[in-house]
Amino acid sequence: MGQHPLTEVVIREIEGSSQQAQPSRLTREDWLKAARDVLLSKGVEQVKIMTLARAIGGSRSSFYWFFKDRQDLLDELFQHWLSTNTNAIVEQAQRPSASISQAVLQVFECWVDDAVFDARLDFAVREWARRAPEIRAALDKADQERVEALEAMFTSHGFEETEAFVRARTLYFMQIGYYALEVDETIDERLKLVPTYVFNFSGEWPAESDLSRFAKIAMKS
Amino acid sequence: MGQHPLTEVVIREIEGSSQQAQPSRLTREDWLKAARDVLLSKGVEQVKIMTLARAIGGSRSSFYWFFKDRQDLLDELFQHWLSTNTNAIVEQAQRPSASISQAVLQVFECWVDDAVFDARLDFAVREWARRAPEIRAALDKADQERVEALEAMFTSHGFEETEAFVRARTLYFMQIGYYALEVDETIDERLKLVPTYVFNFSGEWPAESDLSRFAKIAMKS
DNA sequence: ACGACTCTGGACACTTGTGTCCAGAAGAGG
DNA sequence: CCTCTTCTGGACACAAGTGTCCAGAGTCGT
Repeated sequence: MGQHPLTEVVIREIEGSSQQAQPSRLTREDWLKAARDVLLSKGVEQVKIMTLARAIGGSRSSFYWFFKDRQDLLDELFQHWLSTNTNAIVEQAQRPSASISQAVLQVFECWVDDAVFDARLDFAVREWARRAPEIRAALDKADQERVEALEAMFTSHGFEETEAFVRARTLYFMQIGYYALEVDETIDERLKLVPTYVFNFSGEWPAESDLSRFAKIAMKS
Repeated sequence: MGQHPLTEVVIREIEGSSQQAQPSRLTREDWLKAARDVLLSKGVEQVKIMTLARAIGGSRSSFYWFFKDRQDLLDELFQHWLSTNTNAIVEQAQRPSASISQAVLQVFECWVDDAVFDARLDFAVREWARRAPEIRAALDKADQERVEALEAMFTSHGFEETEAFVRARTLYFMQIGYYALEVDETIDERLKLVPTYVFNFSGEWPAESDLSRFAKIAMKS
């Protein structure tokens, strides 16, 4: 049951994603997209088949053609997060760096570039984890891996064990807190504070060249 | 409708809160307590009259005797948070201090003493705020007041404006992140890291006397 | 243009939750 | 012991959501 109409999906993507009026036939991807939107904006609890159907203008039975049940959809959303987000921070932390301030700036790239790391998705999954033990376990694992990678980053630049751990945590937890508060700042405001953040996290002021490279990446988003 | 049986409540509290078996008659306080429990552990969405009734072994109509409707209960939960949590951090930040490290340690007291600041409640309200604009507004106001108080704390110890703001934010956001991750540590583990945290946030190591006073407060919880 | 396969709409049965109504149980005061 | 007030249990009416079934509309290949 629930054959994957891959052909249809590809055709739709080639046609361009801007047109949405024609209510021809729904695809698995349509349902997933709608579900992702709701997950980000309202949380898992609000991912309801009836609501999604209303949103994309289809009927519920269409949903049951593509998915076994609601849990099936939720599983797919979870897999999406797993394959997208888990490794981004770890990879940024492991990139080679000439100085600790440069290394910290490289990690900062995750926070400003949604293509590298989708913080809103990460936060939605965090909320989800509160009521789903499987999610909880996967998230805990991801959190631990991320902090360990950051810790290794500080250690490799000569920081002592405890200090590296505390700095790694501060850097990571602070960022999670930033998203938890849903702070509303412009890119300009954020950029102005970046040097001071880098100084506080790394103990040294970032080089001009590193800063301007970072600003360029922040701007493109 | 919904007279407040204050007399009953007082009698119950005198009788001691340990006994729970006798399913005599419910009080407004019983419903509130059950609702608070669920709010902390499962989030607002799970605060359902039916579920609460099952939990405390009463019938739903009892609920409607004490409360107008579900919103009425939710309003009361919100008021509870408003009157409990909002001022704790601000007050700790404004306490007189001989040094910045001592000041930071005083703020840390909020994080270890649930009687001063209930972080789990704060976090539950944060989640609630995502779908309720009134809550959102009140929470934003609270967040801003807290960061401003911490900023003033750093400024009063000689930190320059931007630096004070960044340090205030780091201190506060890091703690929110800590709760968002629901880190599971023993008091001992946390105490071991405290000096390093203080050093990272304030730039100076805390005095032995301040540390031992802090440890005493942390232990009693 | 004719199957065959893919998908949709609508009906049905079920569950969980909200809120109302009211007869009557349980206590407190006289 | 009787009465008045406070509170409970159960019935009813809804609404929203989940999942199933199936006739039949659309579309594709030949």
